[in-house]
Amino acid sequence: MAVSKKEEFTQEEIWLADVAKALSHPARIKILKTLNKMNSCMVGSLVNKLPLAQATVSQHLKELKRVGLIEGEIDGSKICYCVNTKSLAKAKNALDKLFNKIGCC
Amino acid sequence: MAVSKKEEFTQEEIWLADVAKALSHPARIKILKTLNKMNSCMVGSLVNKLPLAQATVSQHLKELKRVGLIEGEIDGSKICYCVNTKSLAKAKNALDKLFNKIGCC
DNA sequence: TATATTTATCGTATATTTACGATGAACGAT
DNA sequence: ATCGTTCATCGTAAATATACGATAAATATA
Repeated sequence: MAVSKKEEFTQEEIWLADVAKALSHPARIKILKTLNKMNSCMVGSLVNKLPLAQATVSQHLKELKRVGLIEGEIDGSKICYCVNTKSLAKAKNALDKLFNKIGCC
Repeated sequence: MAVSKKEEFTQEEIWLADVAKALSHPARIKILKTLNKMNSCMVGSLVNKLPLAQATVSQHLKELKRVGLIEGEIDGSKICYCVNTKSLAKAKNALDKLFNKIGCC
């Protein structure tokens, strides 16, 4: 890619695409689902549930954090991740709006 | 990436991630919005509305077609693209389901 | 038939993503 | 203080994505 053209779109389009990108890997979908289901939200527990190395899981968590879909809270030597309900709602609304807008042929 | 680990997840997770991937570029978001708004759905018209070369737009259309979000119908020497309402609804429902499932911290 | 129009595909350059081992930093326990 | 645990980050390799010019294929038009 010679140069990115992403600046040429609206902020809304860029942001929505960015959220979609955060959701665009099955590991990250599974992380979101797992975070909600588990009692523990430690990274180690997530690693146990995923077919990926710890470093890779950490990288996926970073991507989800980047767009604000999750947050990590330090708890001693561990870190407890959880879904950011507010960001999640914002993303859901924006996607709903998009889907409603492009409804029909 | 030494080797892809995507097979290690559920079909639902893989499919949902794939749909998200199709939405993960502002050009593709804009294409979906534009397709719905325009009288014409020709590729040429889309190219005029986007800051991208024809070849690039064609590539983005291919990605949207890959996951079934749009369809192209041949009309003489032109091709008319439109949103696939059914796929769109399926994607919307799956995303809603995901967002509801992962609701809270 | 020759020419223009329309769109997909090829070839290619560069950027980004994905994955992992190794290492480092911060904390808790001994 | 030393050692184990927990997690992020670095370095790196390979795969994918993005972008474009050039070209091909198919149709429309002169």
